[in-house]
Amino acid sequence: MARKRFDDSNCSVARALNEVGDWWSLLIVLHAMYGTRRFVDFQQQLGIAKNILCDRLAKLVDNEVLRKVDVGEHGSRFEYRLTEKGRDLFPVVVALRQWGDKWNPASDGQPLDLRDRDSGQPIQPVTVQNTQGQPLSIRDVFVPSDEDSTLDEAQA
Amino acid sequence: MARKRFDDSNCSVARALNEVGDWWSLLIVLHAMYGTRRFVDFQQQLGIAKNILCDRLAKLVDNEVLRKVDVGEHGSRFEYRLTEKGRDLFPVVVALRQWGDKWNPASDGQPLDLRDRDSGQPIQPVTVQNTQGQPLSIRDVFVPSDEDSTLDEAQA
DNA sequence: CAATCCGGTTTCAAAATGCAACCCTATTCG
DNA sequence: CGAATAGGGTTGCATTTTGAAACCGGATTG
Repeated sequence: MARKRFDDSNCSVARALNEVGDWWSLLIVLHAMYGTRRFVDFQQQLGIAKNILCDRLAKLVDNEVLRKVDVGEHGSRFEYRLTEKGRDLFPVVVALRQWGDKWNPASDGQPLDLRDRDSGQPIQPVTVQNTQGQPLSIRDVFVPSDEDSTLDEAQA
Repeated sequence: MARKRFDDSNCSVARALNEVGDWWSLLIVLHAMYGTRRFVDFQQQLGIAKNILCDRLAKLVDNEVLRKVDVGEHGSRFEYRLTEKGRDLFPVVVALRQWGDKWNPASDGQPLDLRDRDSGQPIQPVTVQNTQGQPLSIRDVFVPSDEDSTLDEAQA
C-alpha cells in the first residue's frame, strides 16, 4: 500500500515531515543552502536518480520550499532557489547536522564549521532555550494544561 | 532498486537522515519524547503497521536512539526508552515543529506550547546563534577555508 | 551539422510499505 | 477450569516507491 501521508495530521511535526521528511528532500534543501541551484548540480552532488530529483523538486516547489526560476540566459535553464520558508529550515538542518557530527562523526571528518560572517567566530550548538537564553533539555520543559503530556520520562 | 543509504557519507546530515530520516522514525522519537514507551501505544498513536513499527524500533535500538527495556512485570513486556543520543534530538524535533507551526499551521490548531518547568514561560524559537547569542540567518554565516564564502562543499 | 548540455519523461526490476492473518505467552473473566 | 483478551511480534501478499538506464527535444558549442 501507499506510504501514509500526514497532510491533515493535527501534529505539526507530521505535517512538516510530509514536506521535507523523506530521504532526499532535506538533503536537497541542505545543498540549496550550500548554494546549489541547478538541476544537474543537485543530481551530481547528491547522486540521486533524475526522475526522483524531478519529483522531489516539484514537490518542494509545490510546498513553497523552493522557487523555480527561469533564468532564460540561453535556452530553457532553470534555477531552484530557496524561499523564505525554505531558508527558515536553517535551524533544523544545522541542528540535525550537529547531532550527526556529535553522535556519528565521520571517520575522517571534521565537524561542521559554520562561522558568523561578522565576527568570524564559530556558531553555537543549536538548543532549545528559555526566555533567558538558557539551554533546556527535554526534562526541563512541560506542556501546559493537557494533564499528562510531560515531556520528561526516558531515563538513562 | 534499493533505497540509497548514507552510512558512509561524508555529510553528517546524510548520516543523520540515515538513522532518523524516514517517514516514521522521527515521529517515533517525537512520541517517545511525549512519554510513549510501549509497542501498542506507539502503534495506536501513530497508526503505523505493526511490522513497520517493529522494523523501525529495531533500527532505532540498533542506532542507539532507543533502548529496549524488559519490564518483566507480567509476561514479556517491553519499554522503548530514549537514550541520551535520542534525547539529544530534542532541538531537531522542536525546530521542526516550530517550522511546521509557522508555515503549515493546523486548521484548528494551537501551535506548540512548550514551557520552561522552572519559570513556566514559553520556550523561545530555536535559532542558530553566534557566540553572543544573536540569531543568525543562513546569510549571516560562512564556511571557512574553502575560498568561496557561499557555503559550498560537503556533498553527500 | 554533429556533439554536447540541460532538464526532463519513460520503462522496468528490485525494494519498501500496508493490511490482514496468524502465533505464542501470560493474565483476567465467567 | 476454559475462554477471552492483551502484548509483542512474524508471515504473506498486493500496492507503491525507488533507482538505473534509455530516450527526448531544444539550444549551444565546435
